[in-house]
Amino acid sequence: MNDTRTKILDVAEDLVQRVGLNAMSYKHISDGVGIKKASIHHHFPKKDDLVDGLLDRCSTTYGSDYQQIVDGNEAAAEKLRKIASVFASGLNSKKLCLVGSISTNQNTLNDESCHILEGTIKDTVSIFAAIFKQGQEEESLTLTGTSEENAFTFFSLLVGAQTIARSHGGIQNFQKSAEIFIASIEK
Amino acid sequence: MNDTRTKILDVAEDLVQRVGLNAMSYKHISDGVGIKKASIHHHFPKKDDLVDGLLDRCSTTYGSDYQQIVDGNEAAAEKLRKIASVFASGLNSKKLCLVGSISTNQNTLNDESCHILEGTIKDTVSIFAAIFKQGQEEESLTLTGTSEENAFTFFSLLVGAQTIARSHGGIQNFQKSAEIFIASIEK
DNA sequence: CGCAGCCTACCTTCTAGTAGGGTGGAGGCC
DNA sequence: GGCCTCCACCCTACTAGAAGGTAGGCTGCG
Repeated sequence: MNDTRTKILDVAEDLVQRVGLNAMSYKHISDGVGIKKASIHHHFPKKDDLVDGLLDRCSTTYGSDYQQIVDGNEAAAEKLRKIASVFASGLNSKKLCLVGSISTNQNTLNDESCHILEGTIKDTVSIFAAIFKQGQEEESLTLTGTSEENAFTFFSLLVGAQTIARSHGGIQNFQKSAEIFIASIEK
Repeated sequence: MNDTRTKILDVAEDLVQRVGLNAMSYKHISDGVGIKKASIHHHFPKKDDLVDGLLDRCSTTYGSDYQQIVDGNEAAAEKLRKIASVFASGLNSKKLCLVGSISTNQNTLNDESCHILEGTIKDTVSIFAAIFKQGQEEESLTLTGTSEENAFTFFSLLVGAQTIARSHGGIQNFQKSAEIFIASIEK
């Protein structure tokens, strides 16, 4: 049964999103899950293993969430708004995007985790890029730069706005700034 | 003499920008400054005091740096590019904006620090907003939304792009994304 | 039987923070 | 000037607690 493993990842993910990677401890996780600290180590021997597990799962889960939006048949701008609303919902409980939160501590990661983080970001940007490409093809978006560059910009904006909005203006400011970007490229 | 105090803040700021608030310890600072840990506590009794000091200084220092750019007589877009290059230079040494880095750990801050962080962000957004206002008045920028909202968006983008670029594409990607935003509103 | 999964009990290292002592310069007082 | 007091500054030495991680034992299921 992967039940416990999943629950550990759930609690850990929540903690990372709220307080950040280095403020999350095995003790906190064990309290949240309801099993002892040593048992967490049974599933994830080192903290690095846990970080890797978090990033791996995030790639899969969010990747498919995003892909589902991409595969829909709305206009490109509408899809971007849907992506933004995924980030907005996290902000409701003062949570940041997992990748964004971990990225802040990038310099404290080991090489392997760093590499996985890099891959997760690359994948995310690629998925977002498909939306911008669609926008170009259906001529609903006016882009300066490539679709990849715009995807990077959009992702960055979402991560940054989430971070800043938590201290300034909350979800309203977040949504405004996403809308400003989308509106500026919408024909 | 404020010399030691200043040096402590310098080292602490560098550490926060590189590894984040919770990975920075008094031991690290004392190593960097060259005095003992207890002496750091003499200047900043609690870590919260240090965080407050960091944010206060950041408000003053960067505030006047930004204000100087605002007070120049270039076109609005050119000023935005100058602001972006300030953020880009930090990225050269893999450092994040202090406010952005601390914001990630907002939930671990005490009330006073939280309040100061909020003020620093508000000030920064206000300063940036003056540039967007100038752009509207001289009719060099086409904005959707208010100048304040655009300033928030711009700041968020810089913070986010710095975070993500560190793991994906580095300074080139950072600069591209700043340029994409600026170009999209430039007439 | 073997092993996954969980436990208690422990270790080491690092953390913020405190107690208290030495030193040296600034400023008041004769 | 000479003296004395005060305090900013830095030190050594310490504490308590939290961190990640390990050793080894119990239990129950395939």
